[in-house]
Amino acid sequence: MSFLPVDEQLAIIKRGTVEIVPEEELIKKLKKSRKENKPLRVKLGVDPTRPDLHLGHSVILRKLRQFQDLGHEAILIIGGFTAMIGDPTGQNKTRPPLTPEEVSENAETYISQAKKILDQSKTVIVNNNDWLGSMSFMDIVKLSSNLTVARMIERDDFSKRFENSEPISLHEFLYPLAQGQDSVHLKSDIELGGTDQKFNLLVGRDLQRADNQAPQICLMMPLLVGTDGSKKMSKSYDNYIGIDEPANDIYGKSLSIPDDLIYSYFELVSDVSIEKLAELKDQIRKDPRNSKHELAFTITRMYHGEAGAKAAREHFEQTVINKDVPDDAPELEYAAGSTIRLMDIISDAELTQSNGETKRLMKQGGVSLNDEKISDPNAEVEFLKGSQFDLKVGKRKFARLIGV
RNA sequence: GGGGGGAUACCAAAGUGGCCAACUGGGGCAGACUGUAAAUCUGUUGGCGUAAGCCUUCGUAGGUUCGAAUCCUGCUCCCCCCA
Repeated sequence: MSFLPVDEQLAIIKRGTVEIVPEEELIKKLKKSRKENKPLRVKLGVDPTRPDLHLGHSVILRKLRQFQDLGHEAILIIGGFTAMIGDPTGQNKTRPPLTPEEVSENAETYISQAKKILDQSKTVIVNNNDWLGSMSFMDIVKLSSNLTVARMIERDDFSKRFENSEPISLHEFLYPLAQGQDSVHLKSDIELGGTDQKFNLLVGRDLQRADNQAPQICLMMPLLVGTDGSKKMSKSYDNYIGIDEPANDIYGKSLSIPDDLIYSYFELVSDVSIEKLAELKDQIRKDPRNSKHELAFTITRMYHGEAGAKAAREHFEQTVINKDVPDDAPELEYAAGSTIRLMDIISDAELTQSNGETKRLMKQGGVSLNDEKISDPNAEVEFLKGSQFDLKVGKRKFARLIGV
């Protein structure tokens, strides 16, 4: 395996990057690696707290993938031990620690989803419980002596909590140490993280130095803004696009991002080439509509393939733009000659959660049968042999009723 | 160790004996509009019922009362101040 020239590697590495600390050292490491034909060890630690991955997670995983494609060694650390501490980063309160069972369960789903992005054959997956779990109290005391309290409470999240007289548990101070110890143990050359991870990543450098290792390079990626256009993408804000979601949802949700986010999505979560990226700036400004459709298509294709993306695009055009019932709507059969209340049909098909909700929707004009709004909760449907009704409930729920 | 405050629907937060299924904001959902599942405007937001109405819900278990989210008692949890 031969490595690309350093400047070409650097261009790929720097795509979307917020900060590389320090960049000159990275260049040196890349040069050395190329000269000696020895891959760099690139580390990414993940907390298996929330196992469902979304595009926000994909930003950093994709960066790791890029390192893999450049021929470097990707090490994915499952924070089995650290998850039991709980990362205090950005938290305004102590996180509830997970049990070992929850951790291993989450880790499994995490890995299976992460493999959609990473090169499976080349990814080294380790669990930091394997080395952190066996450290002695004395080991931890020694490790702790590398950092001062002053340094810890410089951190924004801690100082805020401290000023507001909110509790900071002592064990939370140990989190960055644990993460840094991972770097020492793995002798990592580079560690990836979000901008909010800067402190934790820098501690890795300190600990490596204390262990007489060459300190790692810290590479920070931005936090992806969610579909609401303001907060970072997160499950708890419900502004996320899950990589495991159905193609139709990925496509539709991608289209719902504000226009000024289109570029950064292309840059951070899509696989378009760097050359294409340069053209896109102009294209987005001139034609945001089609650019966003292209974005939605690209993202959907990455997780559902070309055919899946095409189907999702058609589905979107049919249901949202033309407001038609899609071809793949579930079909419900009713005996010819029977007359059934529409509300019961909707409830039985579980298109709503309660009769109250159905009634509400009907009154608000959210229910239509063959393009005709039905607002009477007592409306009935009469089935004859071969009769067919296209039922639309709200914006996104459909069914085809057929008399047999 | 001492003193004080609190727990209300998805979240935040009013309500302090009947007019409370519970103000208001956020979120969600729907309609209009739109290139869009964005923005904006409007409506809506416990369950059953065509409806009248009934049932369940205000940390938890009891009690007072014709009647309680509101008063009393025990319990659980959270927070603040002082030491």
